[in-house]
Amino acid sequence: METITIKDIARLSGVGVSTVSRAMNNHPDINEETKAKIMEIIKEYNYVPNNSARNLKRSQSRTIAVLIKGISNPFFSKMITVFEGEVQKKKYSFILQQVKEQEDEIDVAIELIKEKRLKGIVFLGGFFTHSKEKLKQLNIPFVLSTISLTEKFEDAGYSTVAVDDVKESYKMVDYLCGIGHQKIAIIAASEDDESIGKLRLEGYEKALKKHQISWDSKLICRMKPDIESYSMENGYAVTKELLESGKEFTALYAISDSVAIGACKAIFDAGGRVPEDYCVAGFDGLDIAYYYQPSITTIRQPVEEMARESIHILFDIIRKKAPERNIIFPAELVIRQSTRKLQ
Amino acid sequence: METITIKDIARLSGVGVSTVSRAMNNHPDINEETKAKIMEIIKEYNYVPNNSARNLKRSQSRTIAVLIKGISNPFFSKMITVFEGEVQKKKYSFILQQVKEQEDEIDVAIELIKEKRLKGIVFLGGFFTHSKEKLKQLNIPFVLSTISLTEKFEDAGYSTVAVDDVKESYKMVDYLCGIGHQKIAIIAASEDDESIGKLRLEGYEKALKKHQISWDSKLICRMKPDIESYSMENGYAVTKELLESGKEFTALYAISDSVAIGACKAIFDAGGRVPEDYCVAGFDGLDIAYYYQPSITTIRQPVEEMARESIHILFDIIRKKAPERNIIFPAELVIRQSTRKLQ
DNA sequence: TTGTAGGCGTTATCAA
DNA sequence: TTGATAACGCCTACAA
Repeated sequence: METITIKDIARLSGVGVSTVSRAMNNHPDINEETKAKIMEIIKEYNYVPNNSARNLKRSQSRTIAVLIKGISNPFFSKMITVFEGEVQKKKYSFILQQVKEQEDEIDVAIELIKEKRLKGIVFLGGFFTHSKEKLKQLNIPFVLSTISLTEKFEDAGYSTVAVDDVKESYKMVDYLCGIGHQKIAIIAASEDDESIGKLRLEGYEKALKKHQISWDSKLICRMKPDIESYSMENGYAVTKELLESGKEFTALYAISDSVAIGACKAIFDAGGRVPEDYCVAGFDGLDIAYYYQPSITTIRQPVEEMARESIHILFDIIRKKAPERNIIFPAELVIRQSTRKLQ
Repeated sequence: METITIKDIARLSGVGVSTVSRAMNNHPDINEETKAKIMEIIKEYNYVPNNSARNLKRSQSRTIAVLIKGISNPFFSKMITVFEGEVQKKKYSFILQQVKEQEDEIDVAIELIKEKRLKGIVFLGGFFTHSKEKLKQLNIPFVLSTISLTEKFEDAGYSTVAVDDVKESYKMVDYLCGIGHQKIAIIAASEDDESIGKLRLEGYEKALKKHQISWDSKLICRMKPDIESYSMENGYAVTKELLESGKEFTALYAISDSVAIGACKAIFDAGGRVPEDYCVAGFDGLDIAYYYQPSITTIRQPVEEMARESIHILFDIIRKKAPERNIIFPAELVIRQSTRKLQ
């Protein structure tokens, strides 16, 4: 089956290619009858225009892309839906593009911009330690959403939407201390983490300091590098080891809800109870933290609002209504069954 | 900043465009020195070739796409990783393409095939009630993975990888009956479901029939159409209603693990215990079913193997090594804490 | 309202 | 080993 082109349709309809083009793209100055006839032929022959040719020719488009690193992270699920809806509301089309683990999101973005003539980009997830110069290559508006930035990047001339990981993490540990816990273990990211893992650990340290609890390196557990990071499995493995080490603790703070759930399972398997024997807390506010038994105390990030705001900022920049913005959303400490006051 | 093209690079390097093209695409007959020089210029000017132009010109490519309906379904997470790895092993490039809820996967596929000159496609998720004629428009090899098909589509000249939903569902309900349950409620899909929901319900009915348990329509609960289907939230709402109805039952079979978890939560909230007061079972074999407390009895689908096999079949077809195949994988009944023998 | 023709940025053929 | 040049399929002045 030969691939059919606009020329074929033109020939079959007995018109010129430009008329076919006009028919397809809803141009105003075209006779309704000829348009109808052409559309019929198109349908009959199942003609589908080639996007590469379109994109190549067009100098403009109305499309926004969201690039996600870690596309199956449940934290992003709801955000994706919001992005899609918000973009659609603006009558733009929406592309969701996965960035593979080993890929550089900026490189992917640059390619995509040229290929699809994008109007704007939202980056979701990942680390982001790119030079300003590299970011400049993206010469279209973009927003970093839910991406932790090393401090030096603050006010760097681009927009960001995030929570203050240090502060929110502090909030959680402060709460745990406040209800009497002194021996608080943390499941942090692996040593080489320069991202949220580091920031959340920093919040932990600050809170301990405030409560004058001395630092115990044996309570700082690191996710295992050979297991998927931030996974339930990792939380399970780390907690199992902690329990077997015999090190005493009354609360366990996992820097993500998934890890917290893995931790709970390890405790149950060892015959422990949550929160009676060990309190467990997470971070992120995933749905499952609510549905888990016991429900998990966590820091809930306002994901929907963050997604919505990301798109708003992006369109403000596109429409030159506003300059870059750096929005820090407040997150919420949600106290549930997995933690209790120490008697 | 003007967008820089291959012509600019040619001019800047003092060579012709074809030489630049050869340098970029690792063509054999090119002087190593000129190649090096060109590559340097490319780097210096951050030149990135336009994919649309490439795709337009190329008549071939080595790329495989996976089209997913419901990209944030946790059931697909592991499969995605496997797909990516397997495709890479074959030295092909891999594209993950989301299909939006209201989109037609075949239409998306047809566009993508033309745009990217795809070599093959895997369809993941969704319903699939397309006519043969429509499928014929995809004139490249493809595999339907984890897609439920209405029976009339069996042996229809295309490849599929799936489990036998009726049989596996039967297995679960047969097990529940076998350990003494007579009043087994089911949380099925909404009425209009023509997909796995229908098949799994069919398995339930068959098992009841075998055990000569009379059919009780009050125990057939349907997911709420106004809540995301197959979600924990939906399971929660349905179960809450069931409990409040006062209808007696000893076991609750949810046709997906997520729904089962929502169901458990509703039972807990009502002061019930699992499995002591109500046994709960799920379907799919998500990780969370193992990590949940109590761990959930489920039917585990061999997702990794299914993903791997999908790619193998696809490449066999591409390389003309084999004709279409329809593989039914066996799933496994995994008995865990959420179910118990009725005394 | 319609058709012709040029060009979007590449790759590939063919001479040189 | 290299460089012109003709496609690839579409859109869009511009002319009719």
